[in-house]
Amino acid sequence: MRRVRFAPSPTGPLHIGGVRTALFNYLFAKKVGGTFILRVEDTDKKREVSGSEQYIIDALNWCGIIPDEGPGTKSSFGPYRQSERNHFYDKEIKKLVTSGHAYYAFDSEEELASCRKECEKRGETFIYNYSNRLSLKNSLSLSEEEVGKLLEKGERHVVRFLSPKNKTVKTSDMIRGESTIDSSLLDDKILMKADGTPTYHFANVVDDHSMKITHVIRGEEWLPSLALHFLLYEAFGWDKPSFAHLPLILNPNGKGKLSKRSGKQGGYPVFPIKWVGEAEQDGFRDYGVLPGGLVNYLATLGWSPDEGSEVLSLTELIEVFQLDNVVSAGANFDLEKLKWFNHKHLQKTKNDHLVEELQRLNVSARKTNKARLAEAIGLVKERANTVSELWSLVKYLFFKPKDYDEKSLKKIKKDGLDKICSEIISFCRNTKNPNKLIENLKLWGGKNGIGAGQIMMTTRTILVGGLSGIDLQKIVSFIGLDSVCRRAEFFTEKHI
RNA sequence: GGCCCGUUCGUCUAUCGGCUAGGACGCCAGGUUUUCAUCCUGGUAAGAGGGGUUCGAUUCCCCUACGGGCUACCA
Repeated sequence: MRRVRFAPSPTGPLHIGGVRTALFNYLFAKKVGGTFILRVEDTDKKREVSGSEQYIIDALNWCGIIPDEGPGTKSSFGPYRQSERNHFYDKEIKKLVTSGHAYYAFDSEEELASCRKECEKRGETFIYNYSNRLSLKNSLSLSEEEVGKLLEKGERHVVRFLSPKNKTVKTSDMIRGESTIDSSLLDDKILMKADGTPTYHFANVVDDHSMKITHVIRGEEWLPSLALHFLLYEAFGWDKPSFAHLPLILNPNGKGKLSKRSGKQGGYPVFPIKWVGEAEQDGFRDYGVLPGGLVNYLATLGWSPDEGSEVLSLTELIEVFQLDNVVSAGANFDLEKLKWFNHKHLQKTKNDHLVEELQRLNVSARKTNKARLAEAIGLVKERANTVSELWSLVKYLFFKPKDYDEKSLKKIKKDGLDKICSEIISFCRNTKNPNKLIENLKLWGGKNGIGAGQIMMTTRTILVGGLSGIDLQKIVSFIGLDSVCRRAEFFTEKHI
């Protein structure tokens, strides 16, 4: 049985790169009825931002990427927060020290910083490994007695991995294939920090093993440490899971990882939902994007279906997703394509649901009647890419135009304008059937030498405020004759 | 700087040695709509450069260039 995990760090809102990693894990697991696990990697309490864990859960929930196991679920694999798993790490690190794969190091951070500085001066990079570990302060360079004393004294220390020298590490990745790395290039990574908490590398391997993770699907940024992780599994004598390193989502210009900053410049969010923290951040939901649209778009970043349409629901994605089809190059984020996907998903979304979302997003929309709004949305939705756009598309069906588009005013002829207005008003006052207004207006125009085009453009400008929008008769039928009349009167006051 | 990964239309991608290099977004044009949009049809546009290997390379190998990632007692 496949078991995969998404393991974010609660250091702030989850960004869409993380969402995509979660998504690919989820799709890969669900395709064969496997288990998708959420594990919170909160080993660095200094960097933790409160509210992050809840945000991650809420964001995944909104996307429909629901973990089978995670914080809160009871199972023999838990707990699912690394900060609650210290007993595992304590136990496992002892094994590694005993077997000689890890050792105690007493160098202070200041000492190491100065080593780094010195190396930098010489144009070198400081690497804590075979080349210098015997000249540093650790259980390899010190006598057993000294080490014992220091440990007893409670001297601050870390536990480092003993990276082998001149060993060719063969790594393998489901997306990138095989690769070899010379272990001499590796450093003796810290496994346990001085505060007794594990680093990512150690906690990750221990947890993946104890949670029986079969496939590690994570971002490409972990590729450089894959060799270390392989070595760790080997040091423990554990079977390795399969690894897949996903390409990154890049800024639209391809320069760098997709960032909050570029989002700001391009006017789009990089988070799924709103982050209510110190610095509030809007999410794609606030931008008017539907979860189906976002998820669908994210899925096509680095992956494409074998055949058929690429417009797919989450359930359809599960069916056709194949991890081996994932590409290895980074993908530039493209707002336009996301909007297109969202447009497609918006068409399939029920009007009632769109009403809920629109009223959530737009204050004015909250003032409208739900049933009427749903009906109006049904009339305009095919024109919308986002939920937020829906309001400007539907607005004139509820409120008369405040002002009129200049270009449109210029385009409609002044000749006979007053006549058209008064005809509309009189028609509204003398008849009860709104469904005939446009037809009658055209007939009247024919008799009075006013072209149909002129009638339509003028009426549209009066009702909508410009030369755009849905079918005129539909507008009239929706807003009713009283409303038409008032709008014609208002227009007359302002422009005649 | 060192190490790792990558490089097909502007963008996302297909091609697993035979190519007139396919699709999607965008863009452009036409049609539908007496508006605008949707929708439909068509068009535009690509294999970073240089060496090999091969009868034949976008596809395999090497070099260069460019881009990205990592280089913390962060993840």
